[in-house]
Amino acid sequence: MRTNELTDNQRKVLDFIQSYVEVNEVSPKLQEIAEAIGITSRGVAHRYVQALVDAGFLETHSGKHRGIRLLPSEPERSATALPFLGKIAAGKPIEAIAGQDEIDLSNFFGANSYAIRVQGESMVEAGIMDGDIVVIEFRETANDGDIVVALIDEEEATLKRFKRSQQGRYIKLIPENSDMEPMVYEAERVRIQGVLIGQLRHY
Amino acid sequence: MRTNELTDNQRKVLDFIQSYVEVNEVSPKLQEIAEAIGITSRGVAHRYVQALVDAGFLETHSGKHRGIRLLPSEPERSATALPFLGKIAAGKPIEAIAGQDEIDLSNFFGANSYAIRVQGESMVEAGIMDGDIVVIEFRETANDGDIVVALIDEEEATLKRFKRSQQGRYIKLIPENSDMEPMVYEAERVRIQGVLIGQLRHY
DNA sequence: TTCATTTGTTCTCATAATGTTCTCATTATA
DNA sequence: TATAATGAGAACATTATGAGAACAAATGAA
Repeated sequence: MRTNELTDNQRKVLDFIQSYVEVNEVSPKLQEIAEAIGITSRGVAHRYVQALVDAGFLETHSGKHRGIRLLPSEPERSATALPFLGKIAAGKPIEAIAGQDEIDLSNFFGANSYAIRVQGESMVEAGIMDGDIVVIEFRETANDGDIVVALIDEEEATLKRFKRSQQGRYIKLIPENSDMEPMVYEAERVRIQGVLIGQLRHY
Repeated sequence: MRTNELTDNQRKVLDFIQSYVEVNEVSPKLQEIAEAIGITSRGVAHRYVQALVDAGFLETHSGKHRGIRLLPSEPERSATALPFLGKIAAGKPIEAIAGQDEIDLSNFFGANSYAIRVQGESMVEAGIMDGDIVVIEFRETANDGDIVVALIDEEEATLKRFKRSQQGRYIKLIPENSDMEPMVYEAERVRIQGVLIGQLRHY
Protein backbone atom coordinates (compact mmCIF):
# COMPACT_ATOMS: atom_id res chain seq x y z
CA MET A 1 0.00 0.00 0.00
CA ARG A 2 1.19 3.43 -0.85
CA THR A 3 2.04 5.82 1.91
CA ASN A 4 1.78 9.56 1.65
CA GLU A 5 4.32 10.27 4.36
CA LEU A 6 7.36 11.11 2.32
CA THR A 7 10.16 13.22 3.66
CA ASP A 8 11.25 16.24 1.66
CA ASN A 9 14.21 14.43 0.21
CA GLN A 10 12.24 11.33 -0.63
CA ARG A 11 9.84 13.54 -2.51
CA LYS A 12 12.73 15.24 -4.29
CA VAL A 13 14.16 11.90 -5.31
CA LEU A 14 10.83 10.70 -6.61
CA ASP A 15 10.27 13.86 -8.59
CA PHE A 16 13.75 13.64 -10.03
CA ILE A 17 13.32 10.04 -11.10
CA GLN A 18 10.01 10.83 -12.72
CA SER A 19 11.31 13.74 -14.74
CA TYR A 20 14.49 11.87 -15.60
CA VAL A 21 12.53 8.96 -16.99
CA GLU A 22 10.30 11.39 -18.81
CA VAL A 23 13.29 12.80 -20.64
CA ASN A 24 15.72 9.91 -20.96
CA GLU A 25 13.40 6.95 -21.13
CA VAL A 26 15.67 5.13 -18.70
CA SER A 27 15.97 5.43 -14.98
CA PRO A 28 18.85 7.39 -13.49
CA LYS A 29 21.75 5.73 -11.73
CA LEU A 30 22.32 6.25 -8.04
CA GLN A 31 25.17 8.62 -8.72
CA GLU A 32 22.89 10.88 -10.71
CA ILE A 33 20.19 10.76 -8.06
CA ALA A 34 22.72 11.74 -5.43
CA GLU A 35 23.90 14.71 -7.46
CA ALA A 36 20.34 15.77 -8.15
CA ILE A 37 19.60 16.24 -4.46
CA GLY A 38 22.99 17.66 -3.68
CA ILE A 39 24.75 14.81 -1.95
CA THR A 40 27.71 12.68 -2.92
CA SER A 41 26.98 9.27 -1.49
CA ARG A 42 25.56 6.55 -3.65
CA GLY A 43 24.74 4.67 -0.49
CA VAL A 44 22.45 7.43 0.70
CA ALA A 45 20.79 7.68 -2.66
CA HIS A 46 20.17 3.98 -2.48
CA ARG A 47 18.57 4.41 0.91
CA TYR A 48 16.12 6.94 -0.51
CA VAL A 49 15.27 4.71 -3.41
CA GLN A 50 14.68 1.85 -1.04
CA ALA A 51 12.37 4.00 1.04
CA LEU A 52 10.35 4.78 -2.06
CA VAL A 53 10.19 1.12 -2.90
CA ASP A 54 8.89 0.38 0.56
CA ALA A 55 6.36 3.16 0.21
CA GLY A 56 5.10 1.60 -3.00
CA PHE A 57 6.22 4.17 -5.53
CA LEU A 58 9.05 2.28 -7.17
CA GLU A 59 10.23 -1.14 -8.05
CA THR A 60 13.83 -2.18 -8.59
CA HIS A 61 15.48 -4.83 -10.65
CA SER A 62 17.95 -5.63 -7.98
CA GLY A 63 21.52 -5.33 -9.12
CA LYS A 64 20.77 -4.19 -12.63
CA HIS A 65 22.15 -0.86 -13.72
CA ARG A 66 19.40 1.72 -14.10
CA GLY A 67 17.04 -0.87 -12.77
CA ILE A 68 14.43 1.40 -11.24
CA ARG A 69 10.90 1.33 -12.44
CA LEU A 70 8.10 3.70 -11.59
CA LEU A 71 4.91 2.11 -10.42
CA PRO A 72 1.66 3.48 -11.79
CA SER A 73 0.03 5.96 -9.48
CA GLU A 74 -3.27 4.18 -9.05
CA PRO A 75 -4.27 0.62 -8.57
CA GLU A 76 -6.21 1.30 -11.75
CA ARG A 77 -8.92 -1.23 -11.99
CA SER A 78 -8.63 -3.10 -15.23
CA ALA A 79 -9.57 -0.75 -18.00
CA THR A 80 -11.86 -3.28 -19.54
CA ALA A 81 -13.81 -4.18 -16.45
CA LEU A 82 -16.99 -2.73 -15.08
CA PRO A 83 -18.48 -3.36 -11.66
CA PHE A 84 -21.27 -5.78 -12.25
CA LEU A 85 -24.30 -5.56 -10.05
CA GLY A 86 -26.07 -8.70 -11.21
CA LYS A 87 -29.78 -8.68 -10.80
CA ILE A 88 -30.44 -5.39 -9.26
CA ALA A 89 -34.03 -6.57 -9.39
CA ALA A 90 -33.40 -8.11 -6.03
CA GLY A 91 -34.35 -4.69 -4.84
CA LYS A 92 -31.55 -3.29 -2.76
CA PRO A 93 -30.36 0.24 -3.42
CA ILE A 94 -27.22 0.33 -5.47
CA GLU A 95 -25.02 1.73 -2.75
CA ALA A 96 -25.76 -1.33 -0.71
CA ILE A 97 -24.43 -3.87 -3.16
CA ALA A 98 -21.57 -2.07 -4.84
CA GLY A 99 -18.22 -3.69 -5.50
CA GLN A 100 -19.39 -7.23 -5.84
CA ASP A 101 -18.54 -8.68 -9.18
CA GLU A 102 -16.95 -7.48 -12.36
CA ILE A 103 -17.81 -7.88 -15.96
CA ASP A 104 -14.84 -8.10 -18.25
CA LEU A 105 -15.03 -6.77 -21.75
CA SER A 106 -11.64 -7.92 -22.87
CA ASN A 107 -13.25 -10.50 -25.11
CA PHE A 108 -14.45 -7.61 -27.23
CA PHE A 109 -10.91 -6.56 -27.86
CA GLY A 110 -9.29 -9.55 -29.48
CA ALA A 111 -6.64 -9.17 -32.11
CA ASN A 112 -9.00 -9.84 -34.98
CA SER A 113 -11.98 -7.89 -33.86
CA TYR A 114 -13.23 -4.64 -35.24
CA ALA A 115 -16.31 -2.49 -34.99
CA ILE A 116 -18.75 -1.23 -37.56
CA ARG A 117 -21.81 0.92 -37.34
CA VAL A 118 -25.02 -0.69 -38.47
CA GLN A 119 -27.05 0.96 -41.16
CA GLY A 120 -30.66 0.01 -41.64
CA GLU A 121 -33.33 -1.90 -39.85
CA SER A 122 -32.74 -5.38 -41.16
CA MET A 123 -31.76 -6.85 -37.78
CA VAL A 124 -34.06 -4.98 -35.40
CA GLU A 125 -35.75 -8.11 -34.17
CA ALA A 126 -32.38 -9.36 -32.99
CA GLY A 127 -32.06 -6.17 -31.00
CA ILE A 128 -29.65 -4.57 -33.45
CA MET A 129 -30.89 -1.13 -34.32
CA ASP A 130 -29.92 1.39 -36.93
CA GLY A 131 -26.85 3.21 -35.68
CA ASP A 132 -25.73 0.54 -33.26
CA ILE A 133 -22.12 -0.53 -33.24
CA VAL A 134 -21.43 -4.20 -33.64
CA VAL A 135 -18.19 -5.95 -32.82
CA ILE A 136 -17.05 -8.40 -35.44
CA GLU A 137 -14.41 -11.04 -35.24
CA PHE A 138 -12.69 -11.49 -38.56
CA ARG A 139 -13.24 -14.96 -40.00
CA GLU A 140 -13.60 -16.38 -43.47
CA THR A 141 -16.09 -19.03 -42.47
CA ALA A 142 -19.27 -19.16 -40.45
CA ASN A 143 -21.70 -21.67 -39.01
CA ASP A 144 -25.39 -21.83 -39.63
CA GLY A 145 -27.15 -19.37 -37.39
CA ASP A 146 -24.21 -17.02 -36.96
CA ILE A 147 -24.79 -13.39 -37.64
CA VAL A 148 -22.17 -12.45 -40.20
CA VAL A 149 -20.84 -9.58 -42.22
CA ALA A 150 -21.08 -10.84 -45.78
CA LEU A 151 -19.65 -9.27 -48.87
CA ILE A 152 -21.76 -9.99 -51.94
CA ASP A 153 -20.17 -9.87 -55.40
CA GLU A 154 -17.25 -8.02 -53.85
CA GLU A 155 -19.46 -4.99 -53.70
CA GLU A 156 -22.10 -4.86 -51.06
CA ALA A 157 -21.46 -5.66 -47.40
CA THR A 158 -24.36 -6.59 -45.20
CA LEU A 159 -25.10 -7.89 -41.73
CA LYS A 160 -27.38 -10.93 -41.73
CA ARG A 161 -27.95 -14.29 -40.17
CA PHE A 162 -26.11 -17.01 -42.08
CA LYS A 163 -27.42 -20.32 -43.38
CA ARG A 164 -25.92 -22.67 -45.90
CA SER A 165 -28.01 -24.89 -48.16
CA GLN A 166 -27.78 -28.64 -47.69
CA GLN A 167 -25.46 -29.16 -50.62
CA GLY A 168 -23.53 -26.08 -49.69
CA ARG A 169 -24.06 -24.52 -53.10
CA TYR A 170 -26.21 -21.70 -51.89
CA ILE A 171 -26.06 -19.34 -48.97
CA LYS A 172 -29.11 -17.81 -47.42
CA LEU A 173 -28.78 -14.46 -45.68
CA ILE A 174 -31.70 -13.94 -43.33
CA PRO A 175 -32.72 -10.56 -41.97
CA GLU A 176 -34.26 -10.35 -38.52
CA ASN A 177 -37.13 -8.20 -39.62
CA SER A 178 -40.53 -9.58 -40.55
CA ASP A 179 -40.91 -6.91 -43.21
CA MET A 180 -37.92 -8.23 -45.14
CA GLU A 181 -37.25 -11.43 -47.01
CA PRO A 182 -34.24 -13.73 -46.86
CA MET A 183 -31.92 -13.60 -49.83
CA VAL A 184 -30.21 -16.54 -51.48
CA TYR A 185 -26.93 -16.41 -53.38
CA GLU A 186 -24.61 -18.88 -55.02
CA ALA A 187 -21.88 -19.64 -52.52
CA GLU A 188 -19.20 -18.20 -54.80
CA ARG A 189 -20.76 -14.78 -54.70
CA VAL A 190 -20.61 -14.48 -50.93
CA ARG A 191 -17.50 -13.78 -48.90
CA ILE A 192 -17.71 -13.91 -45.15
CA GLN A 193 -15.97 -10.94 -43.57
CA GLY A 194 -16.51 -11.83 -39.96
CA VAL A 195 -18.90 -13.05 -37.32
CA LEU A 196 -20.80 -10.95 -34.81
CA ILE A 197 -19.39 -11.35 -31.33
CA GLY A 198 -20.72 -8.30 -29.59
CA GLN A 199 -22.75 -5.19 -29.72
CA LEU A 200 -22.38 -1.77 -28.21
CA ARG A 201 -24.62 1.18 -27.96
CA HIS A 202 -23.91 4.53 -26.41
CA TYR A 203 -26.67 6.88 -25.35
CA MET B 1 7.70 -7.52 -23.91
CA ARG B 2 9.75 -4.47 -24.54
CA THR B 3 11.76 -3.11 -21.67
CA ASN B 4 13.02 0.41 -21.49
CA GLU B 5 15.78 -0.41 -19.09
CA LEU B 6 18.60 -0.07 -21.55
CA THR B 7 22.12 0.76 -20.58
CA ASP B 8 23.74 3.81 -22.09
CA ASN B 9 25.62 1.81 -24.68
CA GLN B 10 22.66 -0.33 -25.56
CA ARG B 11 20.73 2.80 -26.33
CA LYS B 12 23.60 4.19 -28.35
CA VAL B 13 23.69 1.03 -30.40
CA LEU B 14 19.97 1.13 -30.96
CA ASP B 15 20.05 4.76 -32.03
CA PHE B 16 22.92 4.04 -34.38
CA ILE B 17 21.16 1.10 -35.99
CA GLN B 18 18.03 3.14 -36.46
CA SER B 19 19.75 6.04 -38.15
CA TYR B 20 21.94 3.71 -40.19
CA VAL B 21 18.92 1.88 -41.53
CA GLU B 22 17.27 5.22 -42.19
CA VAL B 23 20.14 6.21 -44.45
CA ASN B 24 21.42 2.98 -45.97
CA GLU B 25 18.28 0.89 -45.98
CA VAL B 26 20.29 -2.07 -44.74
CA SER B 27 21.40 -2.84 -41.26
CA PRO B 28 24.99 -2.13 -40.26
CA LYS B 29 27.52 -4.87 -39.73
CA LEU B 30 28.92 -5.54 -36.30
CA GLN B 31 32.20 -3.88 -37.21
CA GLU B 32 30.38 -0.66 -38.03
CA ILE B 33 28.37 -0.81 -34.84
CA ALA B 34 31.54 -1.27 -32.86
CA GLU B 35 33.17 1.74 -34.48
CA ALA B 36 30.06 3.81 -33.97
CA ILE B 37 30.25 3.45 -30.20
CA GLY B 38 34.02 3.66 -30.11
CA ILE B 39 35.10 0.10 -29.52
CA THR B 40 36.97 -2.37 -31.65
CA SER B 41 35.48 -5.74 -30.77
CA ARG B 42 32.88 -7.30 -32.99
CA GLY B 43 32.13 -9.70 -30.20
CA VAL B 44 31.13 -6.88 -27.90
CA ALA B 45 29.01 -5.30 -30.58
CA HIS B 46 27.30 -8.63 -30.99
CA ARG B 47 26.63 -8.74 -27.29
CA TYR B 48 24.88 -5.38 -27.45
CA VAL B 49 22.79 -6.45 -30.39
CA GLN B 50 21.80 -9.58 -28.55
CA ALA B 51 20.77 -7.54 -25.54
CA LEU B 52 18.53 -5.45 -27.76
CA VAL B 53 17.02 -8.58 -29.22
CA ASP B 54 16.27 -9.84 -25.74
CA ALA B 55 14.75 -6.50 -24.87
CA GLY B 56 12.44 -6.75 -27.85
CA PHE B 57 13.81 -3.99 -30.04
CA LEU B 58 15.50 -6.05 -32.71
CA GLU B 59 15.34 -9.33 -34.52
CA THR B 60 18.24 -11.09 -36.17
CA HIS B 61 18.52 -13.46 -39.06
CA SER B 62 21.09 -15.55 -37.36
CA GLY B 63 24.26 -15.89 -39.34
CA LYS B 64 23.18 -13.70 -42.21
CA HIS B 65 25.32 -10.68 -42.96
CA ARG B 66 23.58 -7.43 -42.06
CA GLY B 67 20.81 -9.57 -40.70
CA ILE B 68 19.41 -7.16 -38.13
CA ARG B 69 15.86 -5.98 -38.35
CA LEU B 70 14.20 -3.30 -36.32
CA LEU B 71 10.97 -4.30 -34.68
CA PRO B 72 8.20 -1.74 -34.94
CA SER B 73 7.46 0.05 -31.72
CA GLU B 74 4.17 -1.38 -30.61
CA PRO B 75 1.46 1.12 -31.47
CA GLU B 76 -0.28 -0.34 -28.44
CA ARG B 77 -3.76 0.66 -29.26
CA SER B 78 -5.61 1.69 -26.20
CA ALA B 79 -7.13 -1.23 -24.39
CA THR B 80 -10.51 0.39 -24.71
CA ALA B 81 -10.37 1.06 -28.42
CA LEU B 82 -11.50 -1.00 -31.34
CA PRO B 83 -10.59 -0.46 -34.99
CA PHE B 84 -13.61 1.16 -36.47
CA LEU B 85 -14.43 0.39 -40.06
CA GLY B 86 -17.21 2.88 -40.58
CA LYS B 87 -19.69 1.96 -43.21
CA ILE B 88 -18.37 -1.26 -44.50
CA ALA B 89 -21.39 -1.00 -46.77
CA ALA B 90 -19.16 0.89 -49.13
CA GLY B 91 -18.29 -2.57 -50.31
CA LYS B 92 -14.59 -3.10 -49.98
CA PRO B 93 -13.32 -6.29 -48.37
CA ILE B 94 -12.27 -5.78 -44.82
CA GLU B 95 -8.61 -6.42 -45.43
CA ALA B 96 -8.57 -3.45 -47.77
CA ILE B 97 -9.72 -0.89 -45.26
CA ALA B 98 -8.24 -2.03 -41.98
CA GLY B 99 -6.63 0.29 -39.50
CA GLN B 100 -8.48 3.46 -40.34
CA ASP B 101 -10.33 4.83 -37.41
CA GLU B 102 -10.89 3.84 -33.85
CA ILE B 103 -13.85 3.74 -31.60
CA ASP B 104 -13.10 4.44 -28.00
CA LEU B 105 -15.12 2.84 -25.26
CA SER B 106 -13.54 4.68 -22.39
CA ASN B 107 -16.75 6.61 -21.88
CA PHE B 108 -18.29 3.37 -20.72
CA PHE B 109 -15.82 3.15 -17.92
CA GLY B 110 -16.36 6.28 -15.90
CA ALA B 111 -15.89 6.31 -12.17
CA ASN B 112 -19.57 6.09 -11.40
CA SER B 113 -20.66 3.60 -13.98
CA TYR B 114 -21.65 0.03 -13.42
CA ALA B 115 -23.26 -2.76 -15.37
CA ILE B 116 -26.37 -4.79 -14.80
CA ARG B 117 -27.97 -7.59 -16.71
CA VAL B 118 -31.46 -6.89 -17.97
CA GLN B 119 -34.25 -9.23 -17.01
CA GLY B 120 -37.46 -9.20 -18.95
CA GLU B 121 -38.80 -7.82 -22.16
CA SER B 122 -40.03 -4.45 -21.05
CA MET B 123 -37.55 -2.49 -23.18
CA VAL B 124 -37.32 -4.61 -26.31
CA GLU B 125 -38.60 -1.90 -28.57
CA ALA B 126 -35.68 0.24 -27.49
CA GLY B 127 -33.41 -2.59 -28.59
CA ILE B 128 -32.75 -3.78 -25.05
CA MET B 129 -33.38 -7.49 -24.87
CA ASP B 130 -33.65 -9.94 -22.03
CA GLY B 131 -30.13 -10.85 -20.97
CA ASP B 132 -28.46 -7.75 -22.34
CA ILE B 133 -26.01 -5.87 -20.21
CA VAL B 134 -26.64 -2.20 -19.75
CA VAL B 135 -24.14 0.35 -18.52
CA ILE B 136 -25.54 2.74 -15.96
CA GLU B 137 -24.09 5.94 -14.68
CA PHE B 138 -24.98 6.47 -11.07
CA ARG B 139 -27.13 9.54 -10.55
CA GLU B 140 -29.90 10.50 -8.18
CA THR B 141 -31.79 12.56 -10.71
CA ALA B 142 -32.91 12.13 -14.29
CA ASN B 143 -34.44 14.10 -17.11
CA ASP B 144 -37.62 13.33 -18.94
CA GLY B 145 -36.94 10.75 -21.59
CA ASP B 146 -33.91 9.21 -19.93
CA ILE B 147 -33.88 5.50 -19.46
CA VAL B 148 -33.28 4.96 -15.77
CA VAL B 149 -32.84 2.33 -13.14
CA ALA B 150 -35.56 3.15 -10.64
CA LEU B 151 -36.04 1.68 -7.21
CA ILE B 152 -39.69 1.58 -6.19
CA ASP B 153 -40.64 1.52 -2.51
CA GLU B 154 -37.04 0.58 -1.75
CA GLU B 155 -37.85 -2.87 -3.01
CA GLU B 156 -38.14 -3.39 -6.69
CA ALA B 157 -35.59 -2.10 -9.20
CA THR B 158 -36.58 -1.69 -12.79
CA LEU B 159 -35.30 -0.27 -16.05
CA LYS B 160 -37.74 2.12 -17.70
CA ARG B 161 -38.02 5.39 -19.52
CA PHE B 162 -38.49 8.27 -17.12
CA LYS B 163 -41.08 11.03 -17.16
CA ARG B 164 -42.10 13.43 -14.47
CA SER B 165 -45.59 14.89 -14.17
CA GLN B 166 -46.07 18.61 -14.65
CA GLN B 167 -46.29 19.37 -10.97
CA GLY B 168 -43.52 16.93 -10.25
CA ARG B 169 -45.66 15.00 -7.81
CA TYR B 170 -45.82 11.87 -9.90
CA ILE B 171 -43.32 9.90 -11.89
CA LYS B 172 -44.24 7.82 -14.89
CA LEU B 173 -42.11 4.83 -15.78
CA ILE B 174 -42.69 3.86 -19.37
CA PRO B 175 -41.77 0.48 -20.81
CA GLU B 176 -40.76 0.24 -24.45
CA ASN B 177 -43.04 -2.64 -25.20
CA SER B 178 -46.51 -2.21 -26.69
CA ASP B 179 -47.78 -5.12 -24.65
CA MET B 180 -47.07 -3.31 -21.40
CA GLU B 181 -48.49 -0.24 -19.76
CA PRO B 182 -46.73 2.73 -18.20
CA MET B 183 -46.83 2.87 -14.44
CA VAL B 184 -47.28 5.97 -12.30
CA TYR B 185 -45.99 6.43 -8.78
CA GLU B 186 -45.85 9.23 -6.27
CA ALA B 187 -42.44 10.83 -6.56
CA GLU B 188 -41.53 9.86 -3.00
CA ARG B 189 -41.83 6.19 -3.78
CA VAL B 190 -39.29 6.30 -6.61
CA ARG B 191 -35.55 6.53 -6.17
CA ILE B 192 -33.40 6.96 -9.24
CA GLN B 193 -30.41 4.66 -9.16
CA GLY B 194 -28.78 5.76 -12.39
CA VAL B 195 -29.20 6.61 -16.03
CA LEU B 196 -28.57 4.38 -19.00
CA ILE B 197 -25.45 5.42 -20.86
CA GLY B 198 -24.58 2.31 -22.81
CA GLN B 199 -25.45 -1.18 -23.72
CA LEU B 200 -23.39 -4.27 -24.37
CA ARG B 201 -24.20 -7.65 -25.69
CA HIS B 202 -21.90 -10.57 -26.15
CA TYR B 203 -22.72 -13.43 -28.47
C1' DT C 1 31.42 -24.71 -59.01
C1' DT C 2 35.91 -23.68 -55.62
C1' DC C 3 38.30 -20.82 -52.70
C1' DA C 4 39.58 -16.79 -50.15
C1' DT C 5 37.56 -13.35 -47.50
C1' DT C 6 34.24 -11.28 -44.75
C1' DT C 7 30.95 -11.49 -41.27
C1' DG C 8 28.52 -13.41 -37.41
C1' DT C 9 28.83 -16.14 -33.17
C1' DT C 10 30.65 -17.93 -28.96
C1' DC C 11 34.15 -17.99 -25.79
C1' DT C 12 37.44 -16.50 -21.96
C1' DC C 13 39.86 -13.11 -19.49
C1' DA C 14 40.35 -8.69 -17.42
C1' DT C 15 38.68 -4.18 -15.90
C1' DA C 16 35.37 -0.59 -14.88
C1' DA C 17 30.97 0.91 -13.32
C1' DT C 18 27.11 0.42 -10.59
C1' DG C 19 24.22 -1.38 -6.92
C1' DT C 20 24.08 -2.90 -2.10
C1' DT C 21 25.12 -3.15 2.67
C1' DC C 22 27.52 -1.46 6.26
C1' DT C 23 29.35 1.70 10.11
C1' DC C 24 29.98 6.12 11.93
C1' DA C 25 29.00 10.94 12.67
C1' DT C 26 25.89 14.99 12.50
C1' DT C 27 21.60 17.41 12.76
C1' DA C 28 16.85 18.24 13.81
C1' DT C 29 12.98 17.44 16.65
C1' DA C 30 9.73 15.78 20.07
C1' DT D 1 17.53 12.91 26.40
C1' DA D 2 15.93 9.80 22.99
C1' DT D 3 14.69 9.10 18.32
C1' DA D 4 14.57 9.65 13.55
C1' DA D 5 16.44 11.62 9.43
C1' DT D 6 20.50 12.68 7.11
C1' DG D 7 25.23 12.47 4.90
C1' DA D 8 29.85 10.42 4.04
C1' DG D 9 32.22 6.83 2.66
C1' DA D 10 34.25 2.04 3.01
C1' DA D 11 33.75 -2.66 1.53
C1' DC D 12 31.79 -5.98 -1.18
C1' DA D 13 28.76 -8.19 -4.87
C1' DT D 14 26.93 -7.94 -9.17
C1' DT D 15 26.57 -6.18 -13.64
C1' DA D 16 28.42 -3.90 -17.65
C1' DT D 17 32.08 -3.34 -20.62
C1' DG D 18 36.16 -4.16 -23.76
C1' DA D 19 39.59 -6.99 -26.14
C1' DG D 20 40.50 -10.60 -28.72
C1' DA D 21 40.87 -15.63 -30.01
C1' DA D 22 38.68 -19.38 -32.33
C1' DC D 23 35.28 -21.22 -35.08
C1' DA D 24 31.18 -21.43 -38.31
C1' DA D 25 28.48 -19.54 -41.74
C1' DA D 26 27.70 -16.42 -45.44
C1' DT D 27 29.38 -13.93 -49.26
C1' DG D 28 31.65 -12.68 -53.38
C1' DA D 29 35.21 -13.42 -56.85
C1' DA D 30 37.85 -16.45 -59.95
